[in-house]
Amino acid sequence: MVTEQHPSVLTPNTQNAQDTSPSHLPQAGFILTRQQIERNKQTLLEFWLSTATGAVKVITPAEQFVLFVHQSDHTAVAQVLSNQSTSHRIQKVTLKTFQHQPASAVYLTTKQQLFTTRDALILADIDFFEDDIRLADRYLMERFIYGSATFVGNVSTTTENHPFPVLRQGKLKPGDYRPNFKVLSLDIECSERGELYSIGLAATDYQCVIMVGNSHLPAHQNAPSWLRWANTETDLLQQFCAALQSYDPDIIVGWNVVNFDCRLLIKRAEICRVALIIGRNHAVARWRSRGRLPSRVQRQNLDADPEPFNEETGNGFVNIPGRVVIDGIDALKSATYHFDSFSLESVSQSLLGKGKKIENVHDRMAHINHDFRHNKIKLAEYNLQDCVLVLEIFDHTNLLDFLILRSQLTGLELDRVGGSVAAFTNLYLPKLHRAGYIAPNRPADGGLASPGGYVMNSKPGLYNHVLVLDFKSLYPSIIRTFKIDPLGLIEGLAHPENAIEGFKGAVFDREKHFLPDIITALWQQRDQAKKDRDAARSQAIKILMNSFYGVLGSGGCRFYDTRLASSITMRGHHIMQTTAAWIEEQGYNVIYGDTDSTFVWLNGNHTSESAHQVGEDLATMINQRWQHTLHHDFKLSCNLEMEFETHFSRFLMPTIRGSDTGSKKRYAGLKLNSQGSELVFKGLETVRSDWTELAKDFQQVLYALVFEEKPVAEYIRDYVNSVYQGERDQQLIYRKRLRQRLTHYVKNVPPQVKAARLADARNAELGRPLQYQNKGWISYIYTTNGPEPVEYRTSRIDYDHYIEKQLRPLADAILPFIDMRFDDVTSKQLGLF
DNA sequence: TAGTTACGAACCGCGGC
DNA sequence: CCGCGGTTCGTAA
Repeated sequence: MVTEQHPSVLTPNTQNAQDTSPSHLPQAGFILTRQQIERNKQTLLEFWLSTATGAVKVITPAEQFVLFVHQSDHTAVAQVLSNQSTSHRIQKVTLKTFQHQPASAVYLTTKQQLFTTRDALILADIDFFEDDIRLADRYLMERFIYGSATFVGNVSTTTENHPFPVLRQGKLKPGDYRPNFKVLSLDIECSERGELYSIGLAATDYQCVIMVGNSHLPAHQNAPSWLRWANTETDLLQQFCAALQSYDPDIIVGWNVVNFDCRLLIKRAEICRVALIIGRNHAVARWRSRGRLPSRVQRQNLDADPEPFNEETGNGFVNIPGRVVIDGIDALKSATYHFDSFSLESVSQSLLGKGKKIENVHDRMAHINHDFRHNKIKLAEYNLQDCVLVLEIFDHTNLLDFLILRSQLTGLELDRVGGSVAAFTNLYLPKLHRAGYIAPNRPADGGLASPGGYVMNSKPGLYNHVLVLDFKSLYPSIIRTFKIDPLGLIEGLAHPENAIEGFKGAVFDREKHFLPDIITALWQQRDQAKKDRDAARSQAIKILMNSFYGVLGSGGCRFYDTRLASSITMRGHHIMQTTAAWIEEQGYNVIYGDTDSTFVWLNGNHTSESAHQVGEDLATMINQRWQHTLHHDFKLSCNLEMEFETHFSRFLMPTIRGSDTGSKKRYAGLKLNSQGSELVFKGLETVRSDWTELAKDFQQVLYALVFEEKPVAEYIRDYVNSVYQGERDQQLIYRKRLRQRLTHYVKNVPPQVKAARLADARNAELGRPLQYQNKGWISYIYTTNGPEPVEYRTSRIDYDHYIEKQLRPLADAILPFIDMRFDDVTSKQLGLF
């Protein structure tokens, strides 16, 4: 770890916050929103924080944008700047680039000036660095503030419209405050043209639906107390603002709430000429569409046409000062949840075991329209139920705790989607500055490629007793052990004597680095979190640790270097191959391995206990041997840790279809557990969302029978028969994503596209909105006329297709291992049809 | 308001026969 | 009809 401290050129006031004679003692809070505002040609930062005594706005004094240039360009840059009217400054600093060139800092006062300067520097062909760090992010990261903060400032008086304290000349410092947020769930109902019908709001202690319509209900219908009526859409929007301000949430949650509900509310407010004042201190909600992607050449999708901005579906951001809008779908994805479908119905079914039945979009819209005209109470209940479901999903999954912890670990905003690169930058850049370096720029061309994980050739077969041994968090442990680090590479190359060898010419300094220590600290925190049974915290840490390799392997990260990424993955290759050789020295067969796992065939009779013992012994042997080897060969202490993970009493490693070569990334096994036994499928059709239920059911039962050495012929024959008898018509649906716009499929036309084009042609005939033009999901069935959409099928089901394409290949993947073939079992039977 | 590479299967559409 | 290259999707890690 580098301990040398440089006077920071970025945070001149960090050390002496007490000089400001604040009217307050420091308070603790959690940062909700951050914004940069311009006043009198100066740029200030506005932070809204949630505190134990309510929300507070803190406004900093004027902050300066900073970027860096080579000191050798000092005069040329001064020349460029001299044309500018706004105040600016260039100053030599004690920092240097990764090429060991001394740097100067350029300080600018407005966003416009930053843009102008950037353009002028590009025109003058002058290199510059760190110009793309946003001002608020810079402010927070250079002070090591991550989510929680303490703050001081001069408090101003509040008014009726501005009930929240505003602290000017404010200063923030790191804190550890644990927020207790007020959460409100939002959901709207509208017509197909977007006219609002109703707005639902729900919290643990609050429920409300506001609906357009009058309160003259038939005598037999009693409106529930939480239902309020609005005369017009304008009235609805105004009542909504009042209700939201009155409940005053810190967090607004919903399902696709940013890109649907908020976006539509803002649009309808414009049309109705209502100021959508739902921010704190009378602030208006605003929508920002996603900026155009930089013109940088993309390494993948070189010919992918740029996505045209679509007013209807274009993604963007919502800005409500003082409140955070969190989409349940994005939040679940951040926490690595995965569902075949992220519709509210299907997620609440899987997580909570309840929810509405799933309808197609036309039926759903028809029901909403019908209920709005004829059964408003039912629509209101439906509206409220969705709000409540979202709250229950957040509650059930501890999503908010996870997001808070992520924010405290990385400094990312609560509602941030993705952000691995930003998280890494937040953690790394301030330390780098204090070690005397500025960050390099991203490679202009995306950088050189790096190899990925090592996937061993597999030995196909049907086995008894296969053990799986895994390296725990292999890539983080390689980074830790071999000191892989951006600064470490620069220092190692500068002083290669006694440095640690990497790959592709990399050498790493033994002392000067950050990442290995960051990982060590996170690893310890995770162990503690596990001890405390804090699943949210443990998960947040695991995701962060695992993101570091991805970031270093991404041309989108300023610290990307193929020598860093390759020194991780190629070390992994070496470790995997050496480990496999050591296991084989013990007389066992290694039949497969992928990236960090090794599959060992015990080749003999075993009980569950004896197999476990072998697994534990092998793991211990491997761990000891790596410790010894790394100490001996590299003088390094070893953080690699192999773990005995699974004992499969039965295991199938299939071949590639139509070949004798063993497959990779596809296998199945029978694992014993306390309840009995459990079938595990990896990569095979059972775990693929684009295979039919018919195929998955068939595969699971067939594998279970084979593993238990039970007869299979009758099962297969009966299954085939039941298909022809039409007993499984509900299981014949293919579901696949359309990842491109429908017009994009030109080189060939795959089945899912055929079905989608048929469906939208039919939609056009019926005057319905087109469903499949701009990405999405399609469900289709194979008929005697090819694939047809489920909702508009006109032809007969092609049962032969399902036997040949969904059942036969699955059967023939496993039957040869018990000397059988699909044809032998079914041929007599097929003659009947 | 940029995490990665490796892999397999089905299918299309073409050219050869 | 068959083999082959290219496209597309979904998955393992």
